[in-house]
Amino acid sequence: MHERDWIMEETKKHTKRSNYHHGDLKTQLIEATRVLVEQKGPDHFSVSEACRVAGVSTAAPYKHFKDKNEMLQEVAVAGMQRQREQMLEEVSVHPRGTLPRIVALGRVYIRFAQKEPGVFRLMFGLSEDHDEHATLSEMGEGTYTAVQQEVAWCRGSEAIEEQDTQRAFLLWSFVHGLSFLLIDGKLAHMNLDFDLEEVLNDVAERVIGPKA
Amino acid sequence: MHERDWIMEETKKHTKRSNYHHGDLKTQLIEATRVLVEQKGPDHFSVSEACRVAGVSTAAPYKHFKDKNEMLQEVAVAGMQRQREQMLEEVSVHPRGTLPRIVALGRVYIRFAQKEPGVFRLMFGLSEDHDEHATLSEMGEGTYTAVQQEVAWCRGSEAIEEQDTQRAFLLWSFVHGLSFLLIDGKLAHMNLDFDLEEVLNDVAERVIGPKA
DNA sequence: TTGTAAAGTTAGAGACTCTAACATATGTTA
DNA sequence: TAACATATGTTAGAGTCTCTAACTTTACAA
Repeated sequence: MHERDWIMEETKKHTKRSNYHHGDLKTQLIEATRVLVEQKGPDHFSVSEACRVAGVSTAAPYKHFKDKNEMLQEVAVAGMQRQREQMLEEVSVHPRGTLPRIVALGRVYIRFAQKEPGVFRLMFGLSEDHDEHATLSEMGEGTYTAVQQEVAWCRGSEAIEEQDTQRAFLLWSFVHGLSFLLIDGKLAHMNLDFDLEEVLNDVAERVIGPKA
Repeated sequence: MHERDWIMEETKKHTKRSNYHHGDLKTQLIEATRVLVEQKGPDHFSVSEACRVAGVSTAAPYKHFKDKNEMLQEVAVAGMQRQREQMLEEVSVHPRGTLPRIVALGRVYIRFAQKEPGVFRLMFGLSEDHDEHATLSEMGEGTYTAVQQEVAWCRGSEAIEEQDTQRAFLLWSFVHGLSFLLIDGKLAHMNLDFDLEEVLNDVAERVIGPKA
């Protein structure tokens, strides 16, 4: 609510536009979309509301985006980039080939889900479109490759082997599942209170450990 | 498509109704909802279309359901029951306290997701409503308790302890994540081809094994 | 037999996505 | 510098959807 008001304010600045042309509409629509997706969730996001926030008519977005879905995709892609940057940053403080790096990857994944559940759903939920979807997949694959590399390093190997792929896959499934369980509130009523850091360490040890 | 035609046929039987009253509408609407949710996905399910399938006016469902969401909830609850039954069945062929039982639980979870992704999303996705949502949560908690019990038995204990809860939680996160990665097509373009049974065994050993 | 409640129907309000046709600014080119 | 082309707005409206109100038909009980 506050954030929306803020958006409205920011918009007003440009809205004094006797301009007719907005000047910066595409950017502002993407930002409004991001905010609304967080506020209402991807399912209840409406283009109309984004227009209201940005102070333009409901037809305006279609000069910049093919359809609603394309607006959401842009937000998703931006989210992927943010998440990736956070991973690189958080991983970099630990030496290569150590568990803390693996743990850091998982922590960022889950933290992102909790901080921006709406965008996270956009990034990792079912994607309608198979067009822009390509970009998203590629970014995902990039991240996945990075995880595999980390796992290989933990083995003391530079090259990624089958077992690394397998283990990275286990790790991914786990943090992915945990993220959704958390943001979908499936753990809310369980008396499960756990320390995320502990769990991540536990999982990393179990998965990276022997027995492949 | 075929299934829809089938529904239409079935409906016709009752539709010769010079009855005015349908006789069996609620049941048929739920079934139509289930089928459509599978066909189009929960997001693209529309009450209107269910009405077309059932051969009634678009206002008819509101005599039986509070709103669209309630229709979906009923399908979700029925899904939970089916999944639970399958678990009980598949687990029962193995002796208590053995890994194959754990594996069976995971297998059913994932198989259900793959066979009925639409209903699965309804069951385990974000639920809007906090009313009927109660039933769904309770059923979920019931299943989770069952998993904890299985884990405890693997330790040779009847009573569920903290470590069992923790391990069950790891198992759940994993199969949950894997299910969504699969049905959301996130693994499609990876050259990851894995044997599910193998992976489940691997995970079960790693999680049930020592180091807690 | 008759009255009431359950379960249909039609009509329509209000919201949404997206398109078509039109309007206005911007900026390039003769 | 005029004028055209293009980009980016607007208004209007078609077609879809959810859900409600008011009416109708049927079933069942008194």
